Amino acid sequence: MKIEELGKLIKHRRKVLGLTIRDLADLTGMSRTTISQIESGVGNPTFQVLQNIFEYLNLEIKVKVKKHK
Amino acid sequence: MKIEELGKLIKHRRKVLGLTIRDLADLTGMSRTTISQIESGVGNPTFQVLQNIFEYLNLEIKVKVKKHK
DNA sequence: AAAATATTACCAATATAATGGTACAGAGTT
DNA sequence: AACTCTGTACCATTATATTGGTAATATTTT
Repeated sequence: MKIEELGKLIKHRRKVLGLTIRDLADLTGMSRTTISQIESGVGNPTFQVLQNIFEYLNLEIKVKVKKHK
Repeated sequence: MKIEELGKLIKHRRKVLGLTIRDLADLTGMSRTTISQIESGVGNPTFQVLQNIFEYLNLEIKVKVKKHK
């Protein structure tokens, strides 16, 4: 999963929940800039930042071993 | 998934593949310190760093909507 | 159309992740 | 015992993520 996909996923999930970037920024206590950059595929967020966002978007990170094809 | 679990997972996966921290550092081009801190649950790695490590450990990140319980 | 709202662009300042070196501790080897 | 390999501790430096402000640009609403 590339950072661009991750951004799109977050953006989509945020809209599904009817939240604005400002709403999410207020909920998470992070800046609008950071969230906006992540959604745009710019930026390189830290794990904690992602965890923080995911908590309020009801998302979770999973790590899996790639299947050999 | 918390950062501590992620660290343990990476460490376990690295050992399964028979790699030392130095090996993984050489493969990824990152410093031993960074990798060691991630595995120890210290530190807060960026997405790109995780992506880089995962590539050589044959791991992948997945994001899922949490099931409501 | 205008007006209100939402998002991005831009930028300087701050916080902190990442680096690369050395030193230290532990385990295994000879 | 010393020696080798591995991983962690420590530290200063560099790189960059994050912040918070304003301005500019969509986008929606009336």
